[in-house]
Amino acid sequence: MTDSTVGRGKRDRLILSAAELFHAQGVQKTTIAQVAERADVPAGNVYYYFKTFEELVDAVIAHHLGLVRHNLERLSSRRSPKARVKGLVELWSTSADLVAENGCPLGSLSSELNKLHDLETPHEAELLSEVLDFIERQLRELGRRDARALAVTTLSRIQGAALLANTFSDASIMRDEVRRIERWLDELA
Amino acid sequence: MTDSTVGRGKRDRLILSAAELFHAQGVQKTTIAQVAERADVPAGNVYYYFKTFEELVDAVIAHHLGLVRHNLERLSSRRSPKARVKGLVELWSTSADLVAENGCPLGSLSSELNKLHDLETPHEAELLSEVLDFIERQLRELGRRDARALAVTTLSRIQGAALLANTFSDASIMRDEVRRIERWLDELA
DNA sequence: GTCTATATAGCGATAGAC
DNA sequence: GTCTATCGCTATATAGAC
Repeated sequence: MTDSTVGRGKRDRLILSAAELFHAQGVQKTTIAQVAERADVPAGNVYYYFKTFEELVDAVIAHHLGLVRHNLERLSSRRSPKARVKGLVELWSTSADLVAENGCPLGSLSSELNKLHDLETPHEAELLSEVLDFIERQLRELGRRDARALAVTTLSRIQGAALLANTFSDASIMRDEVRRIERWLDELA
Repeated sequence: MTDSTVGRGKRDRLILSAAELFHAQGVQKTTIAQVAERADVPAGNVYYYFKTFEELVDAVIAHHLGLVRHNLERLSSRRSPKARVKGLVELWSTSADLVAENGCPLGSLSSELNKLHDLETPHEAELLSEVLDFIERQLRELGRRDARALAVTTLSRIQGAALLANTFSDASIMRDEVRRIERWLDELA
């Protein structure tokens, strides 16, 4: 059992362990046995909490969605729309080392799940959707008519930089791109 | 056997089939049997050409690297650096439908392989590295001192937009972002 | 060189004792 | 509610006939 999984219910420990393993080594490489071991739960017992492996994946997505919404709500207390977007993108620079090692938790999960099921609009799309809509709202509040386009560009830069930082194992790629986005925001009308 | 795999040596057919399957459903979901069937080669026979599955993956990476280099060389005949970068990014808008369906072939492959092995600088990193260096050279030729930073931003926008287009199954996200990059290039000093 | 048959191992999932 | 034992399947990889 890892430090991050002590003192919770078994179900929560399983979800947290799965989320960590999915981020570190991918969904497909992760087995029920690994999740159970990390959560200090007997292997067969996992099926009491999750009928199938897919149900566990869904629970991890819901877990991430909760984190995302919590972060966005915290940011909403900031005074200006610019400060809210800055606070958002800074989440990726403060976790740049982790991003360089394992990719963006949202982006790499979406990328992998996109290939797993053939759904038109999969459940995990909401993760990036929430973030994208948040950025759009802030830019619209700034009076930008092209808020959606600018939001797409901004999130693309974040997600693309995360991919490059991960591929080249170089956290400074992530940090530098965030800095450039913030400079661009400063100069925005 | 698919149309794209007729009239080649078996080894080449296997590599091409594997590349298509990796793009469509990911590396991990793809089995030797699937690759063999698509290439019209008996399943067990694959091991005559590739001792392990990993060796097949390496061959697919080398195949993509060949395609990338071929594309970049073709672009080099264009007169101006701006035209060369434009021609490059247009590769993603002309294949926007495929990108929306399966992601960027380079990006999604890198993303997945980043999680599979723990290598510091993996073989597949060269795919994005070649593209990044190409963009940087063009921007430097334009006299930009910040050519590397601008190249990272440009490739990030491409790769991030590909992820969003794939996640939301919306090819216009990819096409629109390419258009915005081209407009940005036009306004560049 | 080509192909079939199969060894071996690890997976998700289940049955049922406690 | 909790846990063990195990089923059934599918994967990579190999051995060896042709």
